[in-house]
Amino acid sequence: MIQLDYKSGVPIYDQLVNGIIRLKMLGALRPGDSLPSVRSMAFKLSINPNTVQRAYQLLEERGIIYSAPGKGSFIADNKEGDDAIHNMAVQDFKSAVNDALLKGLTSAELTEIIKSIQKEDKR
Amino acid sequence: MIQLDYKSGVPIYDQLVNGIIRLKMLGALRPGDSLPSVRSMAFKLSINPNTVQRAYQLLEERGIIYSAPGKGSFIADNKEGDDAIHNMAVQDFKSAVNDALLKGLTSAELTEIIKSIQKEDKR
Amino acid sequence: MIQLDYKSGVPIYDQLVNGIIRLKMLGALRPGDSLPSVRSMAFKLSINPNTVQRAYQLLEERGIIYSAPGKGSFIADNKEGDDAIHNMAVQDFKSAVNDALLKGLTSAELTEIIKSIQKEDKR
Amino acid sequence: MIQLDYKSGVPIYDQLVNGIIRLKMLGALRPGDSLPSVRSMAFKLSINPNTVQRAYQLLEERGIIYSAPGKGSFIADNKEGDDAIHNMAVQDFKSAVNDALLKGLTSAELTEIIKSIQKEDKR
DNA sequence: GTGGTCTAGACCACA
DNA sequence: GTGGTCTAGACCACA
Repeated sequence: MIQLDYKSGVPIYDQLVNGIIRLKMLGALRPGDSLPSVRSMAFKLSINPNTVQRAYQLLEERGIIYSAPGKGSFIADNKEGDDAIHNMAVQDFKSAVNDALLKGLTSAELTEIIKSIQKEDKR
Repeated sequence: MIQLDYKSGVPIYDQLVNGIIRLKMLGALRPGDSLPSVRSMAFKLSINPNTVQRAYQLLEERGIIYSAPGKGSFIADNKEGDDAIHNMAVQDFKSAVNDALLKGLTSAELTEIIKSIQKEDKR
Repeated sequence: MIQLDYKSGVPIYDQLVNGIIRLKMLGALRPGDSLPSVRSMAFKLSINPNTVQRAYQLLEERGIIYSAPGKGSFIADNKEGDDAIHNMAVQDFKSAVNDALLKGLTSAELTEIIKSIQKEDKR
Repeated sequence: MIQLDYKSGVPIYDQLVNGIIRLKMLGALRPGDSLPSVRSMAFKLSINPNTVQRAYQLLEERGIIYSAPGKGSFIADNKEGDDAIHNMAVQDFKSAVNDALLKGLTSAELTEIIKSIQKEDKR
């Protein structure tokens, strides 16, 4: 369910973090669901366990999953996890907007771009 | 005029590239203007000439400046450089929008964020 | 497998870029194959790792290889890389033809030269 | 009559060499014609006299012009100069063909490219 | 003096 | 171990 792209330049652990967030957004992973263990996830994706470990750690720091030692890792309760994701996304998007404005794009252009992407997604 | 942040994780040569683009957008650097030489820029910013060289080379590849051995480096003529900057910025922003949508933000929210930033800038 | 010529005036990183392209054209390097690490390639060719790094980076920008920190560098999938090589080669050849015409060679002569070289290669 | 392009990356002295060759090919400079002195040529083109000196030196080495100390520089007799230009051009073109073949272009493609350029020129 | 290349070597993020 | 960044410093071509 999680596609990794080794060519993209995005660190694998980041891709894994985003992949799990995406699965949660899609409803494929629901609050309380258990995640595969670090080792089995590493095996499934053919990546290094250290890399999975790092992704889980980041997800836990951000309150999106929680780990019960000896039991495994689980998707956090709805509100806490969602807020964390939402806030991160808002922050990231704000800095993207700032970058774009600094490079001379206008708010109108940005709004236009959003609309155009929205249409593409509906196809 | 160019602030470097060593903690940010953003490569210094990238920060320099963005700084020069910003100065151009602000009109502080105009087409035909000469840039400080690689060495003097390095001295001003207390960084290594190689790092400046790399930034200048990236700017040249993107058509934003041009360099002539023995003469110096210069801001490129308007259209070519501006288009390059604009296209890069649009690409970057598009992928930011996609990221945000994947994390559950709605287009309406994104438009709202743009508006709020616009207001801040006017203060 | 890669011969460097220090007297030629052609930058070493460019020679390395061309050498790897040549090995790919010859089929000695195939899509998915891993390249020697930056360090080991540098050792083999008795050049500085930075120079290899630069060559690999250029190849990556052109879509001919891709690099993943912690994993290594790999020959890109066929189509993308081949197109990049082909387009570069066509551009280079076009400007060579223009230069030749400016210096008074006729198209007939140029075609003749191509034929003569073709015969040499068959020997 | 000679256009210099500072952005092209081609050394100015090379552009000057090519410019003079071109003027000769076009018949604007004929055997025996005198060239502007190093100083006046430098003034006309707003470039450094050293650069003109270097261009003249290269042209003389290749037998395209000759200098009479105290008198000035002159376009060489027809045959000698033309042969020199022709041979240089042939050499350059041969290596361009070799490069193209190494990068996988076929002789047929090269011949095709020549034809296409020929047509453009006739427009 | 100006840009461009290269070596030597340190240090960091990633897997 | 692997790629990526940066410093320090030398040397070259060019103007």
